[in-house]
Amino acid sequence: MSDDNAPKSIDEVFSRISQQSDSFPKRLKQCADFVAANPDRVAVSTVSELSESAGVQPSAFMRFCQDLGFSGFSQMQKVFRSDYSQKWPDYGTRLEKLREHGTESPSALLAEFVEVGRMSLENLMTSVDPAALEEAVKQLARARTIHLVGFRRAFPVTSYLGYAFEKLEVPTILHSGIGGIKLDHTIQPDDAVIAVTFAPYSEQTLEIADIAKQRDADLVAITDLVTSPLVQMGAVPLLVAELDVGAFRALSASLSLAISLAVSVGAAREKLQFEKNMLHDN
Amino acid sequence: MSDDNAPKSIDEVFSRISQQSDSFPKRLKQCADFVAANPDRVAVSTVSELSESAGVQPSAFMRFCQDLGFSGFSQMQKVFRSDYSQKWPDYGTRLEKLREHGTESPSALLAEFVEVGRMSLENLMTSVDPAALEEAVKQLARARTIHLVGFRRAFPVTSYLGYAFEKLEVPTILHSGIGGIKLDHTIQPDDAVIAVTFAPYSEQTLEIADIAKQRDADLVAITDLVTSPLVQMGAVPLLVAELDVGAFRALSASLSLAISLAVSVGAAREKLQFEKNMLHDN
DNA sequence: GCCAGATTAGAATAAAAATTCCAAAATCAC
DNA sequence: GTGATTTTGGAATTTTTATTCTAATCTGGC
Repeated sequence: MSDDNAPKSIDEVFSRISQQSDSFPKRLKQCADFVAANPDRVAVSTVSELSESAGVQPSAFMRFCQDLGFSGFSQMQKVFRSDYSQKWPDYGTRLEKLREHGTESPSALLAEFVEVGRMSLENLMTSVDPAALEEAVKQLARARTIHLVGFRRAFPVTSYLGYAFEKLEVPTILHSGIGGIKLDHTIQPDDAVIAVTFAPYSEQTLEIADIAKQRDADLVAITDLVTSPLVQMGAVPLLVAELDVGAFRALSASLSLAISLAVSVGAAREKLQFEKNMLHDN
Repeated sequence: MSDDNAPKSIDEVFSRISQQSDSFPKRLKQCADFVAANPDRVAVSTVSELSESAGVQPSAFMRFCQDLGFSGFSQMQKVFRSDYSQKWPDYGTRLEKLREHGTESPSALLAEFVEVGRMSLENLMTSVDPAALEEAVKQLARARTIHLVGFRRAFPVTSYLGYAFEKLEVPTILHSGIGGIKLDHTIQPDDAVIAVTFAPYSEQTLEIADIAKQRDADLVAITDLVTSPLVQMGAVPLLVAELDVGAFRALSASLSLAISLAVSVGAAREKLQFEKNMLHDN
């Protein structure tokens, strides 16, 4: 019954999955995806637990195991279990180990950035003022159009915001500076601007922020310090203290703040829309 | 039968063991010692496997579990298993939590994203294979030009890479799709492509990755699962298991991986350049 | 829209594991 | 050394889990 060409390690399982997964029918593909996404759970769960989590019947999971070359689930689980104990010395020790080896290897550098990212995220909860965040959401929710301004290091933040707002169907203009075309003049009194910049502050961003203020548009700032020019202009300040590794600043905290902001604004706008509709109906 | 004063965590189990182990008879002490020495095996083994390794009868192991306050082995194993998988709680409970706390206050949402980001980062250390990372750095270091491909949700990652590589003075082309202009034809055999895409995978990204392979360019993939089409194409896989909050995927881990990759490549290229110069001088 | 083949769901069955039980052995007090 | 008490080993039982089987459903070609 049991093929002797059954995978012998988790890596083999994975490569087999990536080879075959295209030719799998729907349910088996579900199994493949679930196992690929949750390899650790295979070691400590039963067929029915896994199949339920994967949204399939136990028998489907069974076929999945067999299609991979195992005699059944038990054989597959054995492979996952033997790898399991190697994983046990967890993240903490792993990180330490990498630190010892110095900044030589890319993995050590990765560990460094991971650690810094975690610290930045931790900081974020204290550096962002909840009241300011709520005010920002309020302003952005009522804006006709939201303008996103941020260049160079800040551009990933604005482009992520652009993606999120598009998905949320919030009218948004991403000021990308492509082709040297300035979009400044598209800013109107009912609009709001999210300006993202960190020290040393981008001239271009400050200029556009200034124009926004002149036109009586709302201004929300994602920036690093209270001394930021954006704050002085009277922007609603969302402060992110991001840490550096070498010459590079991590962006984890800024991105997390950005996505939270976007989702909150999306929810707030929906609520606003709903209330407006109710008003009309009555 | 089951005491409700059963240990709830592995730590509790250990403290109970150290309290009681003196008063245990010989065989039960053997069990205690074995569990203390091999906590990782408890989660993935059966009673008979453990009892055999500990040099006792299954029934003795059974009594050991009960003397610790558990109803039996199964209950004890559950504690050991959940303690492990708690490190990566499943989406289901996460999402539920979010719904409970609601999108009530933006701060609550922010807290959620921070938490998810921290987890993703933690997991990044185990999901990225150090060998693959090194291989990726090697390929990118020797590339004449590095192409960055990633759209929509992945675009912040590629734009961040673009920024970093520019700062590091690494020749880079960011395939942005602006103006509908395709940059595919700029990919040449000595080049390398960093393709970033997560399920559901972007057609456009896969197309360009495919072209890269056809032209014999190196291909590095930042993606989420081994089942990713990029992996099947033979790309060097850097796997990031990012968690979703609602419909949105955090990007903390991907960004951290990206910046680590960029800095490592920058360093490797400098070293390569230096070695070339030395060769010329001599 | 109908048929052939593939795929699936769910019940039925087989296997394996946990748990209990009890007689045999060991330990201890006297 | 003897009897009472604790501890142990191993088989018997119960429960859980893996696995198989079959009827029903779906899918793709014509």
